[in-house]
Amino acid sequence: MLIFWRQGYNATSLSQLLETMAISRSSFYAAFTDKRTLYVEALTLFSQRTNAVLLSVADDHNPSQAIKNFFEYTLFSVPARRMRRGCMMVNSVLELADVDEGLSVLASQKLGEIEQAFEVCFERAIQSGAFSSQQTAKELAQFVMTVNQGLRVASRKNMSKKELHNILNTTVTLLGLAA
Amino acid sequence: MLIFWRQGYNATSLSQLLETMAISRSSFYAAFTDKRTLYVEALTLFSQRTNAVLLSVADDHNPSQAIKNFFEYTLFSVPARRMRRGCMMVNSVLELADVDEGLSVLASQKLGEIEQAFEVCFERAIQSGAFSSQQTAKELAQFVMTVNQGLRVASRKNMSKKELHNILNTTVTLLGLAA
DNA sequence: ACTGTTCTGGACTGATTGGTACAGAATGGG
DNA sequence: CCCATTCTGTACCAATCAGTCCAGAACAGT
Repeated sequence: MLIFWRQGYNATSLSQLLETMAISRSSFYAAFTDKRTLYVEALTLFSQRTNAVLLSVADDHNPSQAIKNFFEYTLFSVPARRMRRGCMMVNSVLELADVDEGLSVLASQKLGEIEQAFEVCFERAIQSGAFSSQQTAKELAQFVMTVNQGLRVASRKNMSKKELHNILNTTVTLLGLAA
Repeated sequence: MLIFWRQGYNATSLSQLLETMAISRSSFYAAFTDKRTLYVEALTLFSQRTNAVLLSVADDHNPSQAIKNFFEYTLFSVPARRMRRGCMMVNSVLELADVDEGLSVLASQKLGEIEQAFEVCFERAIQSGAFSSQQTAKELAQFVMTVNQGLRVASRKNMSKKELHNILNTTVTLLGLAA
């Protein structure tokens, strides 16, 4: 998963996979069927881990803290090396959109799960009266998702963690979420 | 440029380039040196065209209109086919970050030029008193740039133009830029 | 310890990769 | 019209790609 995450699908050769897995060719095909199949597995694992973080964070009825915590756990409190890998689903969507539609829509769907979680988060905050906005929960979720995707792009450039944090703060402030 | 833009660097083979250019191998190498060199040229062309739009739009002292127009010209008033290609610089950064550092930082730098233009735009609006914010011009520019990158990711999924526009409207509203 | 099964290393495949070499065609100046 | 230069189509190159195959090693149950 790590090597696919870093280099993407096409730039990762089978030889590299075998070397880092420390197994031989036949074992690879016996265990994982295919390079593409393994990629799907890796992407799914990545998605599951992200969803786990999301779940642990969405309990907070305060959407400000939930969103902040999501980025804290998946972006800021993470080693710089990992931060610079960005998000494997975002990476996949961009690399494979016109190359392998199946993989691309799979990644899109998994990103959709995150957006869904954001939406639920806003919905509950609005219904409980803890937060109000002229935008709907769905619109707010789409907006936060866009910022999320933008931050994942930014983290693959050489932007510092401090600047990224600053952008998140700006976002939270503009949303009127500042706790 | 189009084929690199759509498929990225690694997924585009020389054969595809030759076919779409309708020239033969030797002519290709005589004219463009290299696959990689051609990619740099294509990326530069893309950047120049984007900067041209940016220049034509930044004259507007109203940052709301300038930003809206930038997205209007580069995202919304454009054929769906092109919209779904996203931004070649964003695509390059994500695909090549851990594969070809040279190309990746080149793309990052060119994205930086856009951010710079946004910053100038906010600076002038703040100094002229047309706009005020608790954020600095640089912070605002970084934020808009993040939304920009996020929208380019969103446009490579199957998100409709209408939804993208909605996200931009949310952004403009939250920025307090609604003219 | 023997045997039937599972697993694995490494040789091999055909296809495709980016890039080179060279002969012959097109071109332009005198 | 001729010759020197430039250009281009094609054959070719080594390297690498993803994927297959099979003999022998490791392993299990009895």
